[in-house]
Amino acid sequence: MQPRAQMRLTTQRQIILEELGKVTSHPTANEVYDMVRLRLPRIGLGTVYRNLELMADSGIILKLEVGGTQKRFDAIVTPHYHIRCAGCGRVDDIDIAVQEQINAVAAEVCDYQVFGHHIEFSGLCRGCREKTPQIYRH
Amino acid sequence: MQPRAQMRLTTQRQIILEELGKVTSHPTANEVYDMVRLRLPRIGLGTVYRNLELMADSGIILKLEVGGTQKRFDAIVTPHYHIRCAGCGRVDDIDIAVQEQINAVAAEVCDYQVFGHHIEFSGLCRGCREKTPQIYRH
DNA sequence: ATGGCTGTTGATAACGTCTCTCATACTTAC
DNA sequence: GTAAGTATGAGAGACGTTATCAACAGCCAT
Repeated sequence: MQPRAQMRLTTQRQIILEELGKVTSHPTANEVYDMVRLRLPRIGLGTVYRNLELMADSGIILKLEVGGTQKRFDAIVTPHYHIRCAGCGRVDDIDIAVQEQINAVAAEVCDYQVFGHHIEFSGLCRGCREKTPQIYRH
Repeated sequence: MQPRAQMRLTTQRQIILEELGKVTSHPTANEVYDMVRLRLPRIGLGTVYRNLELMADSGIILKLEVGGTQKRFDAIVTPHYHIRCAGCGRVDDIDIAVQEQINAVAAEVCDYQVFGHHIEFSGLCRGCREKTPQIYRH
């Protein structure tokens, strides 16, 4: 995977980027697909996956590999933490200070070249709390 | 999902638990399946998944929903953090102090009932560093 | 010990997410 | 305009996981 000779800004890419930028949620690829399809009804799911992956690789967007079965994407690339609802799976930003220094601490206790870290909180969002009591898997 | 009337300690469950306890890695369901199959060749993959899930629900083991495509399991249930190799996907423990207090900090900045948090570092393990330079996806 | 109840298993099908393949279409450089 | 390179949409396929279901095993009351 060489640094891409040229990456064209196609209509599809532009609209995917625009739609992702519009929302503050952290949509899954399928949710992006649904949003984009309203403006580009003939776009293929593969195109959405392909381009989200490409943009994440080149740093234009952020790919969130949080728990749960699906990857999520974020137009905001500055480091920040997240919380995931154990009930419905939605992901929200947590606006607390990023602790850069713990990378160095971690590097001391393991034989890894440490790139970075991510904190994922888990909890129950308002919507899920208001539902009738249910069992939520942690 | 009622509190289980009774959960039998079957041979299968016992062996899954034993094998998981033997390793310090954080095996995927498939890896557990492979380990268990050496002693119980006729066990089904579904049984392994079913019981890992059940044991995780009842708190006997820990289910790690880290990045990557697969869930991983851990016989050690006391809270601790992890690092995942961006090259090969292996997961190791990071033995640094667990920061209980940040749950409260997080709870202040969002509308969630916060249960807990997990820190996942990412980096490159020794084995992957020693290989010839390659592109590693973050 | 027998029969019935219930939890459990193994085999397999089904599922959701994601990736690959490939013929066609579009861009760009010449 | 033509050739080379890049991107697309459609569909097939891979992968990890979950659901279904008939057969089985453990426990209890009789």
